[in-house]
Amino acid sequence: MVSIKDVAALAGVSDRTVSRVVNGEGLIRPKTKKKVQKAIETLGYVPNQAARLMRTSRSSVLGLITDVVSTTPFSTDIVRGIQDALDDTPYTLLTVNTSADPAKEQRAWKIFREHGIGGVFYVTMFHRHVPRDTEFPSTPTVLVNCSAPDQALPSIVPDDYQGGLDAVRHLVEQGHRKIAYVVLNELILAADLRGRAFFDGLAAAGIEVRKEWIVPGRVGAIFADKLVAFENARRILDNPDRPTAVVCGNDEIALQVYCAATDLGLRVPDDVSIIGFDDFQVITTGIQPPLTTMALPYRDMGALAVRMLLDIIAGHPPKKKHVEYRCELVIRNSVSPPK
Amino acid sequence: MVSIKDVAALAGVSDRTVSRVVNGEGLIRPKTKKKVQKAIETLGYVPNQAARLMRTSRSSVLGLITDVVSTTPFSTDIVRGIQDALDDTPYTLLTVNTSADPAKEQRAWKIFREHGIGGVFYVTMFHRHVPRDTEFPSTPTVLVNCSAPDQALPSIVPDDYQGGLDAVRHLVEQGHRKIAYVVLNELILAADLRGRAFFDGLAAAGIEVRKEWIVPGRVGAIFADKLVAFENARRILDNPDRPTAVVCGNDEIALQVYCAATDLGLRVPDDVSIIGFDDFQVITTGIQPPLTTMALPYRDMGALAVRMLLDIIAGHPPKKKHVEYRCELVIRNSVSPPK
DNA sequence: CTGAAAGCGCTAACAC
DNA sequence: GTGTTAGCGCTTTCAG
Repeated sequence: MVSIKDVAALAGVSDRTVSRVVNGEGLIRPKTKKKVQKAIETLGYVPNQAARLMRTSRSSVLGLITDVVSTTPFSTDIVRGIQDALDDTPYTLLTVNTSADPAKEQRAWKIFREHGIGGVFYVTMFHRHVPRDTEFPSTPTVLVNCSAPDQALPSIVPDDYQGGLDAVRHLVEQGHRKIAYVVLNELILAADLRGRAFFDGLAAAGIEVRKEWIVPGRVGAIFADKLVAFENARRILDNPDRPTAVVCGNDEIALQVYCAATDLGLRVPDDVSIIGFDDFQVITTGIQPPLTTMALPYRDMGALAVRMLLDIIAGHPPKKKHVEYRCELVIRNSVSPPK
Repeated sequence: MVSIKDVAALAGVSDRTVSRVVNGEGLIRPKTKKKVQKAIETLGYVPNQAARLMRTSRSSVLGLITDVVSTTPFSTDIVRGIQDALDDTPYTLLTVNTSADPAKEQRAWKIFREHGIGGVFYVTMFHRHVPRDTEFPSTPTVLVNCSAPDQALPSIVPDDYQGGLDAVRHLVEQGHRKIAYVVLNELILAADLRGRAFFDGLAAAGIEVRKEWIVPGRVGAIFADKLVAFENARRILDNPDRPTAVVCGNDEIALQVYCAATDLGLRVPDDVSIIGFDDFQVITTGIQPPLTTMALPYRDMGALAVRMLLDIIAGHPPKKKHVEYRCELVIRNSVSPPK
């Protein structure tokens, strides 16, 4: 390994001076600087982060804890947002997947301590509350897509309620009054928020809720649940008195509702309008007609998480500890006025 | 930071002894060991990896370079395979995304050198050859989903040819002789391999190729290409003399072919059989009927990559430098004999 | 503006 | 079985 000393020897200066050049510290005569830079180049020197960390105990590495997010297709955009934002910084990511297993999560935190990590992004696949008994070490941490009890830790989540409300409003504005809802796994916080928005949205429009048109799209324990949207949607739609529009818990469910409609010979959006949630592109731009959906602001959430964490590390805790990020409607072709 | 010395002081032994206990080295009297372990516990000591690395220059961190794989939904299972296999080892992953940008790739390698990383997984989203001029440092490296010129580096790829062949065979066995092919972006190696298999598979069955039934599903530069499978598939299928089965370049394309079929009022699989490629679950188990597809062995490839890299680091270079991993057909309900 | 000395936490090498 | 000494590459502190 070529060290700062080798560079110093070649440049004919002391090692301290090389260190100054590398870190852009203090005032250095341009000539000296050039000499050093040349030596660095010819030797192919790169600083040793381990040594630097040992001396300064300021790490250039941040930790990324995910339950399953980075190995699951849905919320990868959060990670992408974090990664992209980190590109403009000197930080790198040490990533650990826990599969939502508390033991692995413990290990993750231990690994982070061993590496003297500067801060941690704690990202979950589903918008949810973190269990009360979860222990967070004192390392600067930002929660993404989840929040801590009493908001003890800074957190960034999507505004699922607003998103749900705007989705319903969009349908109402198009003239729909017969609206069904195929629900996300009800154990998920997002389902709760979007569900309340659905009821409130209908109420605000003076539309009565048809209970038989509210059906589950996914049932069972989280991470082990089953898609049942197809059968349930098919049952609702296979009836002369059927909804003219369906709100879907997410795009995956929307795909099944879409299949149920076409299976019955119904056309989207002429016979049924469908609106999704997430803007999971493989589905939304993959099916025909492309799906109108409520986009989750994952990339922006990731980018904000980076800004927040770096601020905290720099000693500037955010004024707003809990941020709810707005969801934007993406209008494509799966919604039209009812006939 | 609590160090080995603090532990030593509390346990009333020398720091070297603590080190031995921590690393399970040499013979130590059970009593001493217990004392040390207790001190470790009460102080909450964790070893400082930076210090360890400095001393031994053996890192507990491996690097993961991806083009877009970990921020894109398709090949995340490779990363999942790697992560899961790493769970049983003392290694952690430092991840860098390059967006297939050579400048970022350079930076990634520099970062890895700075951290004295032990080895690198170089993972690409599409099965492809790495450009001739790509520079790989001397760090132990395993390529996954891609291969180097002259196989200069160990690599693990899926056997797309075998997969393509088996897909066609499956259709032929079901009695199909009128088979169309909606092609993956032809710039991708996988498209080439699967395409050759398609031709060879038909030839082996004595079926003549209908050129007009071979159409692109994606066109344009990689990472900026456009899905055109829907229109193209629709054109082929909207004809009394139409194929009874369609081989799809991947599952995304299969989804579009499926939409094209239902758009024309055709039923899958009664009127058209569809076979996909990848086993991208959101699609394959999301649509109705669930999609028969050729699964890409991503998780296994990831797991094998871990074994290979650890072997190389341990000084046991693999006998087989280039591994082609078998693709397995996953039979669901989108294929049936032609009417 | 530049250099010298010290020490971060750990383990290799050697002693006892 | 256990302890001592030294040094990995860097930056902090202090001197010049």
